[in-house]
Amino acid sequence: MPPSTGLRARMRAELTVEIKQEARRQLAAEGASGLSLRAVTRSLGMASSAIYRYFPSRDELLTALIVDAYDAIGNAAELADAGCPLDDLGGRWMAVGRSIRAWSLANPNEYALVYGSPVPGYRAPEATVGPAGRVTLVMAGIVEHAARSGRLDEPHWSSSLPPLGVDAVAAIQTLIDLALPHVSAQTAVRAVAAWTQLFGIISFELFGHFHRVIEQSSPVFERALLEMGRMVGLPDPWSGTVQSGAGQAGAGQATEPTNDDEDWYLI
Amino acid sequence: MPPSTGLRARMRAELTVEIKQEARRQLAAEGASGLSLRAVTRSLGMASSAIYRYFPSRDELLTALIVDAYDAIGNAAELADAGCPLDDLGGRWMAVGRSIRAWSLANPNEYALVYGSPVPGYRAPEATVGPAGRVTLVMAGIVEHAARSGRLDEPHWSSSLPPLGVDAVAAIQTLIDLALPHVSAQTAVRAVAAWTQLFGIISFELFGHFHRVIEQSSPVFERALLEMGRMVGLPDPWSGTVQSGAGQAGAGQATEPTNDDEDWYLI
DNA sequence: CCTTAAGGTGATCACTGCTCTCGTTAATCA
DNA sequence: TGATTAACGAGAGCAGTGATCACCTTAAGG
Repeated sequence: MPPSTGLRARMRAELTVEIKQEARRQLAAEGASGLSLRAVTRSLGMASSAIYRYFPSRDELLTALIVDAYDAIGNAAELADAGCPLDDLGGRWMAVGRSIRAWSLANPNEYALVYGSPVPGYRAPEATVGPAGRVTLVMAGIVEHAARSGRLDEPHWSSSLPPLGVDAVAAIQTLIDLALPHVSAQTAVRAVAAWTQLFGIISFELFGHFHRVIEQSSPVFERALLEMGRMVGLPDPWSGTVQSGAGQAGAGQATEPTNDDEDWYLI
Repeated sequence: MPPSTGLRARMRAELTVEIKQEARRQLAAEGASGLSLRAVTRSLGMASSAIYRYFPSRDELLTALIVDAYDAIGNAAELADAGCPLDDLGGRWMAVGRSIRAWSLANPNEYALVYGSPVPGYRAPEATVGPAGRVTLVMAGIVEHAARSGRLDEPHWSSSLPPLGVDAVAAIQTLIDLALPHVSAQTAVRAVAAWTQLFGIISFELFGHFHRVIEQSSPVFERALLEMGRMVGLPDPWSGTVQSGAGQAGAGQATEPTNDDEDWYLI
């Protein structure tokens, strides 16, 4: 009896995987602009025109790689989060931040593909928006969990900071509805600040903007991540549950962390 | 009498400018990867090979554009800073941050060229490090000036945050020596955090990562910028000197700010 | 069994960055 | 002034690219 999926379908699925694998290899080796469809087909021993049976254009292949990269980084973050006690809010925050940085350092070209400049006229197709949200949801989930359990340190009114303007509240409302329903608008803005800062510092490190400014970025990242957590109102990582895993806050090295799933990928 | 610079040298300088102008036009229209040397020469009515008399390779042309972009954004920041009273520390911080964002929104492709993913094997030549530092120096200058004049709110020891580890202090020392000699290591790290967050939020906005999360980013940016200033210990913009310029903190719109030098460029 | 459509192939097109040779011409020196 | 040199522009050409096309083969399914 033929298998549930016909021979042809299975071959197609396998070849699709192989194409993506080879493309990812080239991406890692030469960067996004160095990805050549012809080189991929050459490595796979097929005619240059055959690849168009599987990906209608170079951009479509890139989109597939982007989705995979989003999923990989989202998976890394989810894994790190799941490896912590649910109530160790500070520890989860640190673990997730470290895992994102670790993945980015291990896969710089894929990081650049998704968090660097978008390709020329490239409009991110809707297929990427779901996987792209996974990392965001992990981070937001920690803050939301803190708020739900009453352990989120919301900024006091006594603070001299003026309350948010109506336009700012309106602008942040989508995010609140989506992922932070129990969090104040002020803290939601701070969560956005922490979110963008996390990727800002990783991008600067990866793209060379620390050149001649910061040579050893791990301890700076560690400290910044710690203060990010405080900024959004999370309890300090050492204050909650007993520390989990191997990461002390001090000379913590983020190199080679728990998740070295270098070759973990979807499909 | 012939001019101090010979005819040939003048022609060369002019053509160099024209090439860069046309290249920048294509860059703005199609992005970095859409920049074609042949298209540039076509627009200039010259042979495709002639451009190599002026720029030895495509990367060299891109480098020239990168340097120009760094200088343009540095110039925008310096102009915004100089437009504020020297002692209005919070106001200067806001003005500089707004000007950087405004320039970035007005020149997205050039922003992506310098703050997006570096091109494949591209190693930033040393010629870019100077211009690249101008923005950084403007921001650091505000913090340093605040420290010198005793108006920088350094984090208290009583804060439950542990002191910086020795490795973190060592990592940040270069920056302190370079631009923040009167600032504590803790605050220097926070300055790095603010620095990376500023470009992180701009990059996210420009590269579409706020899609379906934040639709109107101006007020969020405004608030985040304000809190960044507080984080590094600057006085609030409304607390110091009388407000300068036209920017209230509330519904401040950063569109079309003072510096609309869209076509200001070096050489 | 036989039609249909998916899959693989090689040729081809327009385009790219870049190199080379070959005239031309401005700058420079005797 | 006259000869030399080096900068410059033009054009052909090379190797490579993404993409399309007309073919042929072959698995799938009525």
